[in-house]
Amino acid sequence: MFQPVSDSDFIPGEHSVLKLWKQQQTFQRLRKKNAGGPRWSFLDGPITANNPMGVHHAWGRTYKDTYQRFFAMTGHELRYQNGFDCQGLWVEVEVEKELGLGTKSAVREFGIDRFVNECKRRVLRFAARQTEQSMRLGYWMDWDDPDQLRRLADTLGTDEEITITAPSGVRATGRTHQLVERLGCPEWGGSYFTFSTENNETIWTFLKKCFQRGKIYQGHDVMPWSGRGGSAYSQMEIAEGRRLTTHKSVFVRFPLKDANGAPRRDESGRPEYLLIWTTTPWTLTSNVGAAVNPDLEYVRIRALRDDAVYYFAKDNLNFQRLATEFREGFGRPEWKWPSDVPRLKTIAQIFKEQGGFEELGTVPGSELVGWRYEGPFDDLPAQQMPGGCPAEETTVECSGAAWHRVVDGGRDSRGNPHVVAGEGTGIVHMAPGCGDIDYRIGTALGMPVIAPLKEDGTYREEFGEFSGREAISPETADLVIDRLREKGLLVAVEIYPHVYPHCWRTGDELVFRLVDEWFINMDWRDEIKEVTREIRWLPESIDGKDREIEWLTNMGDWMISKKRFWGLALPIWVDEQTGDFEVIGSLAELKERAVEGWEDFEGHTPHRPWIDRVRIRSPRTGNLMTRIEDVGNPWLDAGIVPFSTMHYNHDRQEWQKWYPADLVTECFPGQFRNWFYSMLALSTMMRHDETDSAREKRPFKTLLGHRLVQNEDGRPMHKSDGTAIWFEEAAEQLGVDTMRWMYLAQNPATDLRFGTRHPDEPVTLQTPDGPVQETPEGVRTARVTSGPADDVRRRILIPLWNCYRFFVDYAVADRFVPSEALRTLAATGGHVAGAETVPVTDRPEIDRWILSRLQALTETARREFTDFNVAAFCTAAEQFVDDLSNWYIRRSRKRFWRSRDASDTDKISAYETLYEVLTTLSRLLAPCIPFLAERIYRNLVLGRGCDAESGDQDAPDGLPASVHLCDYPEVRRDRLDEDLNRRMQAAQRVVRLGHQLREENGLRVRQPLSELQFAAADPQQAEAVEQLSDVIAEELNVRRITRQENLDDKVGYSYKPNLRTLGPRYGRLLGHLRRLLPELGDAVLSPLRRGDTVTVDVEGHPVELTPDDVLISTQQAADWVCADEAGVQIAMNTVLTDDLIREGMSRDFVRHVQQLRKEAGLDIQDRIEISWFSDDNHLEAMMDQWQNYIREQTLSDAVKRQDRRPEQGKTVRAGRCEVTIAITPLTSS
RNA sequence: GGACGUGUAGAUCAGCUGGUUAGAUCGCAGCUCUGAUAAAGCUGAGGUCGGAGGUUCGAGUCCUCCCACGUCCA
Repeated sequence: MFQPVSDSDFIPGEHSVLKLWKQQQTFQRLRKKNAGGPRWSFLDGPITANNPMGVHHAWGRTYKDTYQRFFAMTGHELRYQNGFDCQGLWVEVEVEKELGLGTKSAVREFGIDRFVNECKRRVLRFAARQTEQSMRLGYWMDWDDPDQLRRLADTLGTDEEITITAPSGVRATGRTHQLVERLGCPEWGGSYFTFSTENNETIWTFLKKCFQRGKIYQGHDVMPWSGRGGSAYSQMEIAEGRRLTTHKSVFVRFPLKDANGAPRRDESGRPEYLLIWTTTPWTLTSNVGAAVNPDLEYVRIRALRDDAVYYFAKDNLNFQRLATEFREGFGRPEWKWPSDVPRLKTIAQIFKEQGGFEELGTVPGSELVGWRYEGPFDDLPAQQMPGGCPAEETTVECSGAAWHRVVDGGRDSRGNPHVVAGEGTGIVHMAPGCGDIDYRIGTALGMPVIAPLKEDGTYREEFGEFSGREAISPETADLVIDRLREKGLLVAVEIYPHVYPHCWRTGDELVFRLVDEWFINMDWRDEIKEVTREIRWLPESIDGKDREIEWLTNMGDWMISKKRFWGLALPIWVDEQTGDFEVIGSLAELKERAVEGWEDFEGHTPHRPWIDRVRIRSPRTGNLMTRIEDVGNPWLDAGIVPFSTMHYNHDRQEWQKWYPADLVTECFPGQFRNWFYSMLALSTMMRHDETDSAREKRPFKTLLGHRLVQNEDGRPMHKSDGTAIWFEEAAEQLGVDTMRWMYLAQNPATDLRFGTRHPDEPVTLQTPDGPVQETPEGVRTARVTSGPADDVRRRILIPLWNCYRFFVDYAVADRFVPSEALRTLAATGGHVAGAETVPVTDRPEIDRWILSRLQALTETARREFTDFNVAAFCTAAEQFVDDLSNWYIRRSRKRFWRSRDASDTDKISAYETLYEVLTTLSRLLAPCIPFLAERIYRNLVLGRGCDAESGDQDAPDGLPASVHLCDYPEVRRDRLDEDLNRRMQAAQRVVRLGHQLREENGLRVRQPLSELQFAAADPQQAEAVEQLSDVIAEELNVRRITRQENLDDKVGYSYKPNLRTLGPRYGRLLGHLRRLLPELGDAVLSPLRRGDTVTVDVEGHPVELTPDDVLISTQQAADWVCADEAGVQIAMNTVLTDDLIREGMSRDFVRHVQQLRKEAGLDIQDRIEISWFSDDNHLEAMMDQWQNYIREQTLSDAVKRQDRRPEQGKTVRAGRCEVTIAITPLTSS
């Protein structure tokens, strides 16, 4: 009944299984089978639908699939909803690249509506692509048809009406954008898309709740900004764009003023100046203050050239600026000092070159504080505006020009002063509108803020001749320098190299710019912490809960706005007159409130630009209110999914059935402040008015994190240098079952060293859809190698396959056909009457042992799966397969060989045992390696392969057509025999010890030995060894095994103190005890072996020794070799009689003949004739005695002695004798 | 700069509340075994346990300082 089994062909096998599943609708059948069962709620973290998947995405997806499959096999109803993350800057960046749009104004010219549609298109296309890749992984989800997603992408933005069939089978017709916004809705099924109206609207619900609690506010901040990109940048984005560059830095003097506003002069009537230094001359236009460190000493010098007096930090006078960098560069190999930049001068040098100077004395910095000065550009309108520029309603009424004074720079949060001596002059020019620290200090000290730049990075109109100029342009710096020179304020200009942030997209220098952003006040963080504590964070070793709590403790308010185009439309409407704002909680509310633009918006998704047209009226002032242009932070999109995807807003009962999720699993680095955080924050707020219980607020019960996928050297894989492995490259070269096992067996707390991509070695991939030489994105497919993958195949997949193949080979040859009852048992695991021909209790011990081990494995599987620790199950499964292959089958092999027609119970017992083990194993492993498990199951239980023809037929006898439609194995307590497991372990231990002894004493295993004696302190151990003595005797090739009370006549004993027990009692006598005990030896200490106590004298102190206090080991006596482990001692007799030697020779002889048979390519049942030649009469004697044995073992009809050395013969050694052997196959006519 | 973590064989990692000769796996060398197996078994080489102090009869383990690396925060 079984299909013959050939080579494993893992990868083509996977392709067949995929086709089979599709054809048989296996997944749909599974869902139907489990409908109405207990629920298991999994929540998928959305994958960014912006690029194809790499192998790093497959780790988490393997967990997701594996746990879902386990819970499906245990009868649970699941949601199976995959998620795509759709909105945000990352998509915009790629679309801008595709369209060649470099700036925000270019996007506006292109049309925001067209641009947004392009973003949606890109998302749909990559969602289709990732869907296909996920299916190849064997990931069972409620997938949308990828071709249909692509069709939606193609027709988006047209007015064409199209019809789609949703995964649920529902058909829908409409214009594409109206269909797209409903993807993933409950009637349709399929993946959720965060750009769906449901998702966006549920975020509105959240923001409304925040607003009602007064947590939404508009704030300002000075942020790194890219003029061309038109966007503020996060710290992470800045870190990526750091580069070594040069700027024209300037030394400038600020004239000091006296109390009356007149130029301040010293006692000799000389004008006095602050000496200032900056690398960003454009910011001088916006100077408001000058900061000093009150604890520093400041020097006064007189320049001889113009008799002017300067103040700056004393330490800076002769400070060698950037001396280290000049020698060693800027911290990276590629950041060397630029060759065209001269070494920097000291300030003293600069003044010397300009005619010399003299030192007049010093003053403490504290004395400078409060002095007033004249700014370099006080003539600009911006400097004249009361309260700063642009006009804002602030408490400050003073203008920049009027404010100029020296301030205390203060200290940062850890107590270090902001102003230090060194690089500059110890007096820092402060422009609160141009720097983040300046802003913080400035606002704290009540400075007006002068913010010079518009969104595009050019000066505003209040900046006179600078208006419209780009801040980062070198011409701007030159203009500033020219004007300073004309005003007599310029002291020196130099080229200054330093590492400066650049835009990671455009490469432009970043500037700091004052921006309006929208924030959520996170002062309710303690509520989130409470929720966090109610969640189980795995793996425990990484202390995820503590990390999350730490982040929650330190995080600032949440900036939720971004000045971009594609994303959540923040539902904030602002009163154009008063600046009041309001948050709208739903589209229905908006419709009700709309006074303008609803008609334009209706029928579109709530995205820019359409939503921007809708205006409402302020109930308080009656003024029109307009939506802010900002889009939302994409982590809002992902954080709302515990609500939006479970129909919180539309079917609260349904939502309650699935909330909270039982499991969430993602790659954890970074997510503590991203997805995990956003889910926790959003859920806490969403639930705050519904429950007081932190437990009821939690969005998920358990979080399983895992680390990163790296290359084989432990380095990150990069797309840019060709080391990132595309999913299909790995899938079609390593095999998906292999990859899955790699992921599942890996400790989630450590990085996975996956493999190596060789970008220079192109390969053609054999995919299910035919050969492929490049990815759909046009990347040439390259060879991937992986030691870990080879390891997985070697460790489990190949041994498993070989066990399976061994069984089928013999079962086919032997015409073993499992009864229907036995097959039912194999598929269901339940008790089926009459299933077994040989009752398990009547089977040999080794059969009962492997069945018992199988129960232990099942127990482990169920325990570890429900504990989300699949790696522990993988380890146990590998151990089991090893036991199966290298102990059970190896030990039982001969039982399968016995003559064809004999129907002895022992053989049937072996077949039935191995059959049950393999079929159960296929069900146990099905969640992990779904393809291989399916192939084994289908053949063993249904007698079907997985190719197309087999797929046509439904399963016979009502048995499940797929292993994935079976129930997960239950532990059969009646077969679990812990005692037997331990006994076999003891036997295995004795065998190992025996092998060790043979190795150590040069006694090859083929040489039989006369006797092995053993003794064990524990009678149970001794019994175990005794019961399995047949097995042991055969494994170790000894004729007789005898149990002894002790081995005193064969072995000597040595004694050592047990420091663990004696240490606490005798402390410093220990050193003496260690020397004394071996010396005392058996003569004094032998009572300990009988369990008695011995008292000895150590340095005059009586020391009482119990058996626990002493460790006893064995030493060997003549003619016997001994070893011991874990309380069992064995001794093997090494005396070789002629009889034993001859037997050993016969074994050697057989072995050599077998090798010749193998080399000749003979089949197992082919018969032969043996010719041999030897001039050694020992050999002749052996041949006389053992001829029958040799003939039997080697299937020889004749064994002929030759007088001369046969021509074709092979000369080998049998024992000490030389013999030449030749074999001739006999034709079986 | 702070917090946390890591540092043990060529590689990857165990090593629990301090205890005897510091282990496992892979790799390497040798031997053994083998008619399902691409295996398996045994033995061996390979370690100043990041460094320096300290506590203790005894430190890979506990304490202090230092060094290197990583992550997060500033």
